[in-house]
Amino acid sequence: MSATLDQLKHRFTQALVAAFGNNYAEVDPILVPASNPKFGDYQSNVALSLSKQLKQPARAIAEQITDKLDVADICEPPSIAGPGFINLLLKTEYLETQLRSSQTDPRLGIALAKTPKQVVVDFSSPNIAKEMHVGHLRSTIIGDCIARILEFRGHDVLRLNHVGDWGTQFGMLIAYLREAYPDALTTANALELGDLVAFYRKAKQRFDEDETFRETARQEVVKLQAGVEDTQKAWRLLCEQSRREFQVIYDLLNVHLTERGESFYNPLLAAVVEDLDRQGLLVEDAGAKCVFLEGFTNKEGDPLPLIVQKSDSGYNYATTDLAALRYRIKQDQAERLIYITDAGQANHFAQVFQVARRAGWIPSNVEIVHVPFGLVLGEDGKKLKTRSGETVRLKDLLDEAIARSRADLESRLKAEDRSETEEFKAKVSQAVGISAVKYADLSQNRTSNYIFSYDKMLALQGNTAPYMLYAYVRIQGISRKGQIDFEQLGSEAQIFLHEPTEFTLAKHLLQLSEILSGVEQDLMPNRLCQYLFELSQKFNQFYDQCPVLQAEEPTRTSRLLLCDLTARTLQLGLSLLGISVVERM
RNA sequence: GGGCAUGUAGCUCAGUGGAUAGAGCAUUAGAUUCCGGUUCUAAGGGUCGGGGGUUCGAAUCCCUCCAUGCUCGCCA
Repeated sequence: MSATLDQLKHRFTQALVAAFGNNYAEVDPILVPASNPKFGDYQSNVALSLSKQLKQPARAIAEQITDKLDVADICEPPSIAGPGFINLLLKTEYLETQLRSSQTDPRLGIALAKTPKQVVVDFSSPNIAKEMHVGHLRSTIIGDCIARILEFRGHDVLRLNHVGDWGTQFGMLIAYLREAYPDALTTANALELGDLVAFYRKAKQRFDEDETFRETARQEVVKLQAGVEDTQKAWRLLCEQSRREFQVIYDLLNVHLTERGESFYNPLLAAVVEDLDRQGLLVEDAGAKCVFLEGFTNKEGDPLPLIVQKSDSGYNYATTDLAALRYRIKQDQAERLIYITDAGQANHFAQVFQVARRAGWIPSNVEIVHVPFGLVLGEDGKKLKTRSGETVRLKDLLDEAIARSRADLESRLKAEDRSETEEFKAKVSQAVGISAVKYADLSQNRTSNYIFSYDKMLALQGNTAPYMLYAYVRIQGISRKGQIDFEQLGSEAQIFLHEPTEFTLAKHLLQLSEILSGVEQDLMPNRLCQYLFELSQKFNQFYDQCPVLQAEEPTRTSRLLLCDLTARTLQLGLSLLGISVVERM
């Protein structure tokens, strides 16, 4: 259906040229979906914008355009409305043909990108030896969704987990590991550290209270960076333990990532500093090696530095990010680099990107973009915390969603006097609980903070995952009840549109393609959520108004085709959000 | 103090130059011999934070002020 919009734009361009000459070949026809269904399906606002330039009333311009406009195969005759809008209504036969061709296509008519790109999506990125907490939720969910959409469009996506597996805190952790688990380095068995957070806390405590320990920790950092085997082994143990814990959550969320931690770039850091020096960008200030930034100032109004080598000669995260950026462009051949982190890091990325740009490391064909998102707030409007005021562990948060979803399911089963197997209950409550969390996050404009509420996200009515899952389940209910195999409806079966709710549903079904190319560009998953919610609503309206199984042929088959296309569109759309459907719930 | 973001219905939020600003929740009033009513229909509810400006046209772009949040040289 983006084909439709593209076609119509092309026709408008031809009409503009025919009416006003070749100078108008590059004028944007300003063709957009109609602002109100009563105006039709699409509208062009180009006549209003040309009014001044052509020194003619907009309506007169609109008439000259429609005189030359040839869209008879797609639309009813265009009409001119108001001050000069050109309104287009799609022909019924055109809609019917388009629907049928989507319905027979496994990709539902969604084209692959014309020029597939090499894309890196950097997301999730927890820190080794710390637990994943609510702060990692959004990056993981949004990143996975964006990666899925780009993959579906045919791009080659590298999903990178830039884990925090390097840095000064490891000195402290390794020193404490030696102290508390002296056997760990000599026995072959996997180490059971237990609660890594408690481990981290104890290590920090030792570090804070004991000068000797601090010195040992510093030595361990040096040994780690120098590649001393014994220390490296301790480091690997810590990483493996963390990895196992992360994996539990990734499995639960069904998110796949390629781990490439900060340590990976360690051998490349020195070259970053050297190259910056060679290009004359490097300045030494108070013992630290910096690049002074344009457009960033401190309280006195002096330029702010980006420090790439500390006064103790260590490197920091800016250096790592610069090295990673170079590696992703040069070695990974990335043409689009996407960083999914909280909005608080906007400055940092703007600074790193500026330095990379000034160093000439970003070729003109490479797009590099920070995709920021806001905080997760509690229902009190403040940063989400547990009752005791601690950060919420991601595992706990997800388990709670599943538990609540299960309680809800069981009370419904009881009320309806249904009985289901334990397997069914476990599967459905997990699917619904996780979907609810993901959808609640993705459905909001990511740039703002959002308020986390189990009650709202798990509600069966409203803009929630359960509402959409239910719409899908209803369609499967039709298939079960009528013993219909949607795949066996026959190749010569046709769709006929008659009822208003059929038209509304049909037109919406054909808009997925436009939505997806929008999200591919602006990386705003909430637009896809909005689309799917409206689809569910429009299906429910159709379902309310139009009997399916009891309809006469050929209407019955036509409606079954609409149901099938709706179900598959929901399934596809939800899968791009990282949400799987259930057949019953 | 500087930078960035946010401010739209009672609440949670869509809407990044077009026609009368839209949803959901909540509230109120309706609909069901029928495919899962976990649904559908309708109503009330708005100085789009305030004020200027640009434009044929502004919630949207610019300026300014106010409020909130995040952030500001050796953590990531």
